[in-house]
Amino acid sequence: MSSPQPRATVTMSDVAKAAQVSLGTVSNVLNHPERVRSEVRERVLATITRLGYVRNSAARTLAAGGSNTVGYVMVDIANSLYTDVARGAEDVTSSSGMYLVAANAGVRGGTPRQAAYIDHFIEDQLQGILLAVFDNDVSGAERIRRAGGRVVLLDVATDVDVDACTVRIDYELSGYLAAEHLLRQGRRRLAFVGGLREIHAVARRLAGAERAVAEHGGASIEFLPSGDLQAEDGRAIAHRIASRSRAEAPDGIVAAADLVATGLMQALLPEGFRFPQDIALIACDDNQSGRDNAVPLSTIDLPGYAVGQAGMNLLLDEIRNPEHVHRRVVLAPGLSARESSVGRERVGRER
Amino acid sequence: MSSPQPRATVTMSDVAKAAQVSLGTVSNVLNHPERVRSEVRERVLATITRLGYVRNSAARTLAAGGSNTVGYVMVDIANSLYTDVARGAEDVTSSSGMYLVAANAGVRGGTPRQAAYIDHFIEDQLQGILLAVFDNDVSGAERIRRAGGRVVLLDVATDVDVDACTVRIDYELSGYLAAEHLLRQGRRRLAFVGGLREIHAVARRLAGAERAVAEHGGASIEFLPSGDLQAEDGRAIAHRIASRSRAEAPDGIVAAADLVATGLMQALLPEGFRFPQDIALIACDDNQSGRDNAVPLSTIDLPGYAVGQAGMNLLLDEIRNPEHVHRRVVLAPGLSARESSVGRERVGRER
DNA sequence: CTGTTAGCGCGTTCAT
DNA sequence: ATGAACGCGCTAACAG
Repeated sequence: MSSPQPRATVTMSDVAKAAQVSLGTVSNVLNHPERVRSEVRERVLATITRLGYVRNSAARTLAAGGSNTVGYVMVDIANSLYTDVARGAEDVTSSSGMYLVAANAGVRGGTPRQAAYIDHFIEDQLQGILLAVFDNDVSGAERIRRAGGRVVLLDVATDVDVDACTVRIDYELSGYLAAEHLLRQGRRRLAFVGGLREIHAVARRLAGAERAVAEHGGASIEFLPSGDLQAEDGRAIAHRIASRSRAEAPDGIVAAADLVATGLMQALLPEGFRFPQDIALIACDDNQSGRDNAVPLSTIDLPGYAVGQAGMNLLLDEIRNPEHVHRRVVLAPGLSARESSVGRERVGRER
Repeated sequence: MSSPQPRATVTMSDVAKAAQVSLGTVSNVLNHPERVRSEVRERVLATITRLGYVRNSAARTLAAGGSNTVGYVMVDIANSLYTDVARGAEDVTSSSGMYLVAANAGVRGGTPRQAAYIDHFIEDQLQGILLAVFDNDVSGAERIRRAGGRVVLLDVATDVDVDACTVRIDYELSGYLAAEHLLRQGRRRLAFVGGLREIHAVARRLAGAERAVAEHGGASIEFLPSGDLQAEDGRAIAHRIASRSRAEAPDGIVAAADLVATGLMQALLPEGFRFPQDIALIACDDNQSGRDNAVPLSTIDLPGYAVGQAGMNLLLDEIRNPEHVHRRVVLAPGLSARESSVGRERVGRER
């Protein structure tokens, strides 16, 4: 903190002088209190508050050769998945006596800002970095490792190859749970709506949904892709569905994302489709944007908090355990059944 | 970053040696490129990448006497208001060439964790700190200033007295806009539901609602308080409302928070109340939890992004402008009308 | 248990 | 334009 009013910064040796002890003793009071006689300790502590001394963590980090802080770089703080991760990570971090600082690259900032923050954290001598980046971009993780740092990759694709721990969400299971839920409601003509096969998470969800259908005789599923996963994509596909005969319309829909589901509902309700009577609808992830839905939306919930916890535990192990070996953790999503798929009477949470 | 495999860290003098120049020249290449002949500059840069040199920001901060980073401490990353603030602040920060790091104290962490992060940031020699804390707790801001640091207080009460810039949200206007919106829909028996007068934001909202009613002849408003602002509080009050005769039930409700509104709806719909036909409902802030509503909820939106921008601009001015004087900025909320207050046909955004 | 000292890695004077 | 030397504030050895 540079002083607004050029007030001379109080250093440890100022404290030492004022407390009539040596520099090393002050350092000991701060870092190894048990090594100092309590009488002296009290005197030093009193002097510290009297003078308003504050540690300089730059000097501290430099001399000690490392900080007691870990970092978390996220692509989008507006996405609740990543804030859930932050809470999970923070709770683990603080209960282990360290500090967690976060940086938000932001979807609009794109890869450059992401890379800038990664570099910034690398230069900060952090103990380790939690990285939640775009699908398969491991370049940041590689830079961290090249610089000799520790990193745990969060929410990556199944097939990434990195020299680091990873925590993934089982998106295939997302799709499976969603479709299986619809099948259990007696739906047979399913549709998977939204996204492109090229998008890893979408492809996995679709695969999961198809697996559920395959396990279930007499049911079918079609893929209705869209370029993006916004509400307007949902509306566009809704119009295609509405133009069919009722007998050809799906009676169960797995939306690739909740905004897509919102769009579907917005455009299908005015066409006379009822949820869930005509179509049971469930969205494959829950990014807090479903608030405008006329009918509460069933969703597959992402285990963000658990991802944060697991990631930080992995990182702490790498920091503290000399025998640490990298691990890949996979976490399961859960089903939150709401009215859009089961009607008002049977709402609840399953697994 | 301490090295997992004890790989000797590459320092500037390593680079200097390898590039056949002196330490000072390498420093100049990094900090004042124009002072160095381009030929030499290229050679140094090449050596840097070849050796995988990364700056040590601890040493840098120590020698330079300050970092190029600002901090943001928030009470609750799960509250969208604070992530909106983060985005606004981040966009201003990065477009001015600095870095923003955030720390989440967390509601569960409480004041101690908040204080810990503030101290941590103080010790980090940051250029300044953005603080979004509990209502009136200025102790953190005071500690920062005592340590000679810069701070901007966000989302504070009207009457706080601090030696710092502040950015506030006009909660009184929130209540006013909400009530005025209901009155415009022809509602006359209003109720303000949820919270305690002791809570600053609630008191202001209630005052605003009362002002709107006072300006409007023939209308009345009653205050139905609750201990907290959760959905269950809304449900509890709903039962009190349902036990009245229909003629005595309000025809317009301002909920102090959107969870309260959700609770109201949950308990009132089964009693046969329709929204907005019987009761027009609007919530006074929008913390992303309204997703479970059967009817899309009208809300007063908090200008979080603008708060972040304004706050960071204030902080940057304090950092760069020697003639900086503290200012108090007040930002206005906006009305998002949805079906819970106006029915399906006239939904839109006003001001 | 206490005091002394040598760096940690880098930015910034100065001379050249 | 370039290089040598000093010090930022602190930690961790070590000596006493």
